[in-house]
Amino acid sequence: MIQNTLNREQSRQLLKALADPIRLDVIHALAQGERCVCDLTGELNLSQSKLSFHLRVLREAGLLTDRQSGRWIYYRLQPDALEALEAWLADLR
Amino acid sequence: MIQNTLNREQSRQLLKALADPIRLDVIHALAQGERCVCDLTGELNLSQSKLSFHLRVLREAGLLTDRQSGRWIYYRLQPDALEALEAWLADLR
DNA sequence: TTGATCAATCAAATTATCTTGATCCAAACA
DNA sequence: TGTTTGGATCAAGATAATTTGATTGATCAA
Repeated sequence: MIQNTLNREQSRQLLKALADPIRLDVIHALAQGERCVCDLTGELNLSQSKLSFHLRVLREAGLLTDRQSGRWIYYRLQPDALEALEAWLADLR
Repeated sequence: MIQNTLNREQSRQLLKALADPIRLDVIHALAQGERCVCDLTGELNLSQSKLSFHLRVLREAGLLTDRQSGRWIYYRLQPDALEALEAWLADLR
């Protein structure tokens, strides 16, 4: 994620990524801290491939980052992205 | 639009409404002040029914209000909505 | 090695959203 | 009145996003 100035397309991606109930669940879960995919499937009761799809959307929008450790992949929130979107909204009005 | 506390569904509607290029064009146009539908079709080069569709999405999300004057209908921004969304985002992180 | 587990990806099916053109309704004006 | 204009709405078709189940690749343990 870039710093404070999102272009139209970046902000649109962020908004679209957030505008989904499952993805909001993921965001809320990760707001409490890093989680591996296997924990999230259990916590949110989602199939593996479904979760993977939504994680990708969030990651590509810049809202999440991931790291691998052994055979697990841990996802975490990228608070910069939310902050940048907030700034973009403030600009709008 | 309520004031500062959006529920999950309201924020999702706002996010979804904003996550579209045409609707962002509308928002930007109205950021400069009230416009009637007939002006917007010209300004944004949109067909009447297409614009009407997007105006409805924005209105139902709470981002716009409208008023009738003679045979024209004027739309304006509802800055509260953007503010509330901003607060909701701030909460998230 | 072999087998098991974690997670990404793909193709197909499903569902949601957008666009188009037609129709309808209300306000204004002749 | 009858006609025109501004806009909403509807049904059908087009496009985009999501879900599902299967396959694949990597890591680790036996």
